[in-house]
Parts: sequence; structure tokens; C-alpha cells
Amino acid sequence: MDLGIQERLNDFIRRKGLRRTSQRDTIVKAAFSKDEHFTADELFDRVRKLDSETSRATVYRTLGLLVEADLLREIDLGENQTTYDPNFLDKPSHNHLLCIDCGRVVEFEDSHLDMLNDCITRRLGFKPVRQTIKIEANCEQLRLKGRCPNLIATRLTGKRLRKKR
Amino acid sequence: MDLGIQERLNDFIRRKGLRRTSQRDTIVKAAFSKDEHFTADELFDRVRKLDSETSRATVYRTLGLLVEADLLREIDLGENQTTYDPNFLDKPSHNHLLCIDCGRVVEFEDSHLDMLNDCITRRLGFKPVRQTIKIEANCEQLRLKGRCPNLIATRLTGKRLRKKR
DNA sequence: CTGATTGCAAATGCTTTGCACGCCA
DNA sequence: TGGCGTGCAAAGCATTTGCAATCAG
Repeated sequence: MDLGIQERLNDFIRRKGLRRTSQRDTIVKAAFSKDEHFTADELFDRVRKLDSETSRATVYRTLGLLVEADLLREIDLGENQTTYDPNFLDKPSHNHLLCIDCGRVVEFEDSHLDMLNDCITRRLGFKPVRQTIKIEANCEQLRLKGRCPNLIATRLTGKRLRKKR
Repeated sequence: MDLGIQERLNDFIRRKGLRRTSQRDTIVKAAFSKDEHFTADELFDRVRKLDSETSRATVYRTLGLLVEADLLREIDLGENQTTYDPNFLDKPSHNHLLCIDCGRVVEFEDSHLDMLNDCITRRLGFKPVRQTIKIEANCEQLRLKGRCPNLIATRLTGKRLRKKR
């Protein structure tokens, strides 16, 4: 876990006149312990392993705080629960590719894509702030060979796309 | 409203061994009466004006049908309710730009963007199926002149971004 | 006829909130 | 000490579902 995260949160908390608490520390530790995406509920489970007292409500409240502080980002993976991505600090403009076959998520960055998007935005008369790209795709290797070697390359492990409820 | 939509739905219904009902006809008519994005609830309101009997449950069930038939597409505008976009029949690969200042949604297409995305996807070892791009941006003209002339260009009227609940 | 469809109300599931108590600054 | 933060349980809200009646083919 990036050692700067706790500090960043502390800065944010100080600037906003909020308070540092053990619950918030625990939640931050849990949230950034892996680079996997997670839901509020999954985070709650992780938090509970570190501290069996912290409540679900506090997890939700702290998630809001972390998003506001831009330490965490909500992403749309086509699920019903909000999913949080802790990797935007390392890769500020990464995007997501979802494998339709196995549901894994591959993160990727592409500066050309970023630039093209910025051009389009400006051409439309706007000032770019943020762009979100989600690509859904089939695994070509899976189709040809029956397995998904590409997925080894992803930093995200075990993350599966859930069925719509 | 595109005259082919009702037919397309009929085809879909026939293929799947389902049945055509007056409710479904009404809902389709309401859904494609404008090219605005809408939520289930907004659609329900429109439907009620055409037929005060149709239930909310049927609207939800029919929305699922229309998405499955690929006549309607769910899009992510950062709201809490699912938003539906009826414009993918006319513009199969369009994307969305959200004005942070006034909340309006501008639809745009760009073949370069599509191609670049396809390249990236293939380079990662996948076969492109669908891509979704959401750009959030500030209105440059608003900043300079105090008003938003660009927005006149959009096909979508009156659509505002709602606050998170 | 027969199974698909509907309306209603109840249920679901995620997320938010009111409130009283506790704790940080 | 003044409020911000927390836990708990109770809301809230969008969406789904069970069921009996109804309707399409």
C-alpha cells in the first residue's frame, strides 16, 4: 500500500476541519491493502477482519469521504452495487476492459486515447475534466485455444463480473 | 419515432415465443416518442399519460425486454436510477459528454475514437464487442461569456444531472 | 385451451439517516 | 467543552417477485 495515502487523507481531513479516527484509519488500510476493485460490502468484510467493531454505516460514510478526497473512484462495471477502484493514484487516467467470457477486468492506459478524447471535448466547446472508458470484449485467445492467457497480464486478480440481480 | 421499432420488437417477440400486448405497444411508443434519455420512473409517467392502467412493474419488465432486444441501452450518467438511451438505433456507437456546469448531456460520435479503441482492445488480446465512453467536462464558453451556447447543438433537451441521493 | 402477461402488494437489497452516546481537538 | 463521528436500527428508494386473474395465440 502506498505510504502516502494515509497522509493524503490526513491532509484532506485537516483541510475540511474533520477528525481522524481509528475507524477511518482501519477503513483506509483495508481499502488500499490490495489493488482489487471492491464493493462497500466487500470492504466491510475486510474491515471487520481488522476491527470487528466498525459498523457498516461508517464504512459507507468513509467511502464517501475517500471519493470526495479523490483517493478512491467509483467505477461502473455493470454491476448493481457501486464498485470502488483504488488504483487511480498510481494510474490517474486508466480505463477498464471487461472480458465478457470470464468477467475479469483489465486496466489499461493509453495516452493517444486521452489526447483524442481531449481534442473531441474541446472541439465540442468544453474543457475536459475526466473521461471514463469501458470496453467490453471477448477473449480472442480463449476462442482460439480454449483458455485466457492474456488475463495473466492484469493486475487484478479474482475479480469477476457479477450477474445482474 | 422510427417506424421500424414496433416491427423490430414484434420480430423479437415472435422469435422468443412471447406475446404482443397493448401494454408493450404503449410502452414502446412512450419510450421512443422523444430522443431524450429517461429513467424507468420517467417512462412510467409518460406511459401513464397514454394509458392510465399500465403498472410500474410492467414498465420495468418491458424495459428489460427492450434492452435484451437491443432497442434500448442502459447508460451510466452517474445517477442512481438506471438511465435508458433510445438513440442507439440511429447512432449505434455514440458516446456521451456530461456538462459539469449545467448537467446536460451531449451525444457525439467519432470514428477515430472507435478505431483507436478497437486497436487497443485487440492489442490486449481481445475481440471488441462494445465500448462506452463518458466524458465529464466544463463548458468553456460558460466560463468565458457566462452562458452555454454550445448546448444548443445537442439533441437532448432539458436533461439534467441529478444529485446523488 | 395453455402458458405468457399483468396488476397489486409485498419483498429485496443497497444505501442513507435519525438519534443518543462517545470521543477528538 | 463543542461538535464531529460512530453504532444501531429504522428508514428510503429503485427494482424485483409471488400470486391469482386475465389475455393472446
